[in-house]
Amino acid sequence: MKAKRVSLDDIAKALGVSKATVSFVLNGRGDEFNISKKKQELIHEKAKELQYVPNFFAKSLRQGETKTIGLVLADISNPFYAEMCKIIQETLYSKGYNTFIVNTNDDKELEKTLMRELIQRSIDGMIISPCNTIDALIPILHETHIPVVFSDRPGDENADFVGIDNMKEASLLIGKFKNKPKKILAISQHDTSIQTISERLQGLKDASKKSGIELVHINLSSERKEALAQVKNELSNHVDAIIPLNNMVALATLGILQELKINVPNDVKLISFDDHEVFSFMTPSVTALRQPVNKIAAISVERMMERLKESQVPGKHQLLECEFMERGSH
Amino acid sequence: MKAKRVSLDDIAKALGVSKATVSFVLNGRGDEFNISKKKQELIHEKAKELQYVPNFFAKSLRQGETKTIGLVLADISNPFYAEMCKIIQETLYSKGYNTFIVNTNDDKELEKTLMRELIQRSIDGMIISPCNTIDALIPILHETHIPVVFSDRPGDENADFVGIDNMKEASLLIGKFKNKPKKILAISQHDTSIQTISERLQGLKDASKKSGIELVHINLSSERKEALAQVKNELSNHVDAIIPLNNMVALATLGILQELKINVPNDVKLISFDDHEVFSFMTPSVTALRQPVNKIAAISVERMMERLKESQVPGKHQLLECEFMERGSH
DNA sequence: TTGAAAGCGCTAACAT
DNA sequence: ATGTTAGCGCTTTCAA
Repeated sequence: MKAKRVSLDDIAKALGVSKATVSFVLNGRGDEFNISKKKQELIHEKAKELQYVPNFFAKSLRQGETKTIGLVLADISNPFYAEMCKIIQETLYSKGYNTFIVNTNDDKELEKTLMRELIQRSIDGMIISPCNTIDALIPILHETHIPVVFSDRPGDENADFVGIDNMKEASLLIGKFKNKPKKILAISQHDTSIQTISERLQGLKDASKKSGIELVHINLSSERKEALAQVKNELSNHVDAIIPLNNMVALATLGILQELKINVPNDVKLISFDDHEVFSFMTPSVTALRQPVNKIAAISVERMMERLKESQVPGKHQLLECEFMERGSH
Repeated sequence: MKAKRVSLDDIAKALGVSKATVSFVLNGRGDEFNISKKKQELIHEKAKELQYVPNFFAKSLRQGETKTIGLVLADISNPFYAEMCKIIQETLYSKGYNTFIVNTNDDKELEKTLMRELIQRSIDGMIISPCNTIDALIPILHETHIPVVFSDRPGDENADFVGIDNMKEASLLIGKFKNKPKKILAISQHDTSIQTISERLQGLKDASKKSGIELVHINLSSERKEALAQVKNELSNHVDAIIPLNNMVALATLGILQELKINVPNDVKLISFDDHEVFSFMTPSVTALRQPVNKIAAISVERMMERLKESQVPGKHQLLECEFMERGSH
């Protein structure tokens, strides 16, 4: 059934030399060990002829490192994470590391299981956007001692974190409307206990209080009809500005507004927390606060590299600035 | 630096039993080997106490299978692939397999390298959306003998393929405009040699010829200004319908049309080959041909499972039907 | 009912 | 300049 793979030993035997010699040569250390040019050539040829593919596991088992970083994402179909994923993978690759990506769908149980599996695979480190409160993860992280970097969503207080200051950014957002709104509707969807979302909401609350703006919050039903009713109801109550708490909610909200024949920005203003590649193509184009996804990804990898060298450095929280994408909806 | 991980042997020694016993018990085969209940309990306790995590590599090395499928994608930031990726990972997981995802960015060289790395990791099989013509991949696939399923983009004639009939779907698309167009502009971007794109184009050519419609094709410049000029130039030449050859091109095209102040569908009609989650939220909503991504993903996994059982079954090409998403732009 | 030992493929210390 | 060998952590056959 399974054609046995060619091993180092096969090459060694075919050539009448030892495994060690072959190993040295194929790892480019032939000269270092003074192996004759002729023999080196012979070995390379034979390896090609037999279509030798080194067994990565055997090597890892022996060397105790896998040159693999686990990447735990909450939702790969969200373009924000997709982009982050892409950049992280590229950056890690350029540093000689592979990335093992898993998608948790914001499911805590699945997250636990998948993390355990990553650890079983002896990954050298883990970059993670945790689902939710990280309480459940702590025991797992304690089972292992590999470096962990939290990305986009914070984790343990004294672990590395790379992301944005959601509270601050949210409170600044309120001042971005061209005309000061009287009543703002903040919209979330799904799990409000996700830390980033609750921080954003808190930021809005604080800032609106200070500036005397009324703030209401709804958590959008996943039932289309109900969601329509929710929004309609709020808008009939003098809401003049909307802040969806992430890009996916913004899209859902825009769809609802369209169905309700409510015009943005005439009837209501809107600024999305989180940008989306399509916002600039929409009518009107959607004003948004853009998270520096490239930087978040790059710095996450950077932190990981430092950790891999020196596991004892204290955790650092790196908070990056967002960029305000001034478009036509506010 | 690296705190050594607890191994089977550590448990065995701590308890004064043999590795074998511990292995049996922890793999749930304690009863099968008539190991006393008491000892089994003791072993489980000790394992927990020492926070034992089995070494997946050692196990794989020994057993010769990894329960891991490699997934090679052309662009994970394209929502089509992101969705496919998500479903494939979920489905494989439910069948006891992990997924190792890599992203090639449609870069042939990178694709080769990444595929080699997957093979080194002794993956049990590979699901792949190849970059381009697969000629370059054939030698690599011949180096190994693991099952390969081509997904979305076809590969070797006699290998498994799950996707759509791009030529047929494209030719049907021409008949979908509400009013028969006189001159259609097909738009691509980046690499036209991607097989799906060239098949779509061919389908359009065939069908337009038959129905006496003029067809022109441009490959959009990645230079914004140039792209604007390209589209403007074509539209001034009596084009009354546009078919972007995939969803990302559709978005780019819509952005250009907006900047040129050309109204869809009044000035020009548009149908996108490939749907996008945001098309229904746009003004006007964008009519599109939707690929059955869920089915493609599910059937790809199904094929892989069959192959893993019986590697000798002949390759099957499974062509699925697209769904026409009737919206407001055509 | 349990233990000893071989071996998966590789690397590196130690011989020669 | 190259070969021998131990051992990474695990499973499994054979022995006791």
